[in-house]
Amino acid sequence: MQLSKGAILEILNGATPNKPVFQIVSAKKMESASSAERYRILLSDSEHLYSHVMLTVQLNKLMTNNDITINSVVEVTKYMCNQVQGEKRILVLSDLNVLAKGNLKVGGRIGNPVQLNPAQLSAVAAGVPSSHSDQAAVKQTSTNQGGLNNNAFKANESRTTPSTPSRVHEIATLTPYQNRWRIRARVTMKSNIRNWSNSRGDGRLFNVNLLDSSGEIRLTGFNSEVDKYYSLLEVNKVYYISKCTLKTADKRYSTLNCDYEMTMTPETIIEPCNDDDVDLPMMTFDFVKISDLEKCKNGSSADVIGVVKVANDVGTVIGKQSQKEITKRDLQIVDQSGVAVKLTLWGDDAVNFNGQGYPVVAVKGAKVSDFGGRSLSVSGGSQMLINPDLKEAHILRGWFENEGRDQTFNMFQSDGSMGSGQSTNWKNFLQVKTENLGQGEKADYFTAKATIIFVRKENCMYQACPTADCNKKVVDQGNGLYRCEKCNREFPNYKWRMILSVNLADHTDNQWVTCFQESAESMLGIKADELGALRETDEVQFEKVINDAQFKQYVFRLRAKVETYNDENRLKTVCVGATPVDWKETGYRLIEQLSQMGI
DNA sequence: CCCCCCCC
Repeated sequence: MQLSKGAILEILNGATPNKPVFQIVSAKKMESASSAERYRILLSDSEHLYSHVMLTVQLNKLMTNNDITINSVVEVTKYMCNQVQGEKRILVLSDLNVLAKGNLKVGGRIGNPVQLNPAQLSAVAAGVPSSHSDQAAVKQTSTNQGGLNNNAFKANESRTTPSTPSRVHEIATLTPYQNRWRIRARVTMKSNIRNWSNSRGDGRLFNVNLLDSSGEIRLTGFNSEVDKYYSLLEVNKVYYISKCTLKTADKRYSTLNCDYEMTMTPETIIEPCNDDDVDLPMMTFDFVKISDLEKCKNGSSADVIGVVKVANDVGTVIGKQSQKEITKRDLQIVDQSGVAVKLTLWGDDAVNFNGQGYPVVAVKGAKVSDFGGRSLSVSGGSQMLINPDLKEAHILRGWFENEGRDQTFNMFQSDGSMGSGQSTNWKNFLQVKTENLGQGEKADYFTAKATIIFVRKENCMYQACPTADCNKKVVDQGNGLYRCEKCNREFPNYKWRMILSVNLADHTDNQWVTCFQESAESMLGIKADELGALRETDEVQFEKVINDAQFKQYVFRLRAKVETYNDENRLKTVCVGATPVDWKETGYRLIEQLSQMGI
């Protein structure tokens, strides 16, 4: 009996030969956490043996009835090749005819097949499965799909729940005009629960991304559906889903390649699919080495995996537009490329993160920013996996335990917040001008070692509202009370606030810089309240403090932004921090600069 | 029905 010699390699490389004939050299029941049994096959086409072969559960009866035995010859009428997690290609057999029962003894195995060498596989587009259905079978089973449906598995759907369509639809075929459908899909992203509040009302919501072999779609649940389905839906698991409403996706917010998106309703049915999950594509990653992040554009997304070398504590920042307090946590992740990068987590991701034991984090769709060279953020649309069961994660773990743990890394991002003490984005004042810092939409931050050459003592402090977080200037009512217009209150006291104008110089140029409270206090070496009292009581001492600050050097963290004032553009530079010069680190930086000049 | 995705 002839097998379809060479057909395994053809199929793995994307071809779809019709009704190939194979020999089942062996079969074994897989140990699986899920309840369903699955059979794994060692398949031969007389030239090659291939072991990443499965039967769909619908064909299990062929095994349990002994219709297939060792060395049976079969004609496969439906099959699909899935590329999962990088290189591995799984061939799933979903329908076949047994041509000959196996013979364990004489001439059992046909030909002299050898293990297929993975190097013979061509690079098939990741995550795009090739499928094949026997044409006759498609005709028998196609219904209202207009012949577009080429999914090898659609006809095999048998386990149904009452009142739902028995067939499984493909995500790509869903439209708002047809609501009798049911999909089977894998969750590839699950957001946190988010609260919203606007003029139309308020509530809670979450979204998941759903993937099948035809495409991907976003599904959103509100309020009662959050309670009903948030914990049921888990990343990487497969569900049967029906009775959601569809609407046109707003492309401004959608990164998925889908025209529609779905919303849960009280009628929505979501059921876990515990079996048959290998014939759906897995979450696919296209990991970018950390050192290659510099090739990624600001604002783009990238899949990244790394070991968490440093996990900072949770902190809060005030959103620039929203003015709301936001929780964040900065991590520093490293990989074999020898480069470290900052990864910022927000909200619940930040609060719940446990950095003990140098976990591996994989982020699908991390947002890339050019801050400090490059930095990363896990935001909406990103999915973070901690210690995922991925080949890349295990390799990283091994590397880290053996050598990475003690290695030193080049930093993409280090402004002191990572405890490294060194800063990036060093500029001298000439570079600030020639490189047009602060000319863009957003302010530019840079670090400069400079000398204070003049401190303007006039108007360097004012009497401010004593309320915490209100720094509004108060009006002296002359009756011992001070009025804050912002708080609409009068107080018997005030606090001193500083706005200090200083002229900074390095060997290239000078720059006027505004220093507020904390940075002014640190470069004058005195608290604002003390200085305010001095100004009232001891003019000479006050001037001495100002004069003593001159001709001292600091490392300044500066924010530059061009502002228009009286139709004139000027670079407004604000000091956001002044720290003493670390001379050892300065020396290393100079050596680095010399070596870049080839000296 | 959200659509913010942040900070240095």
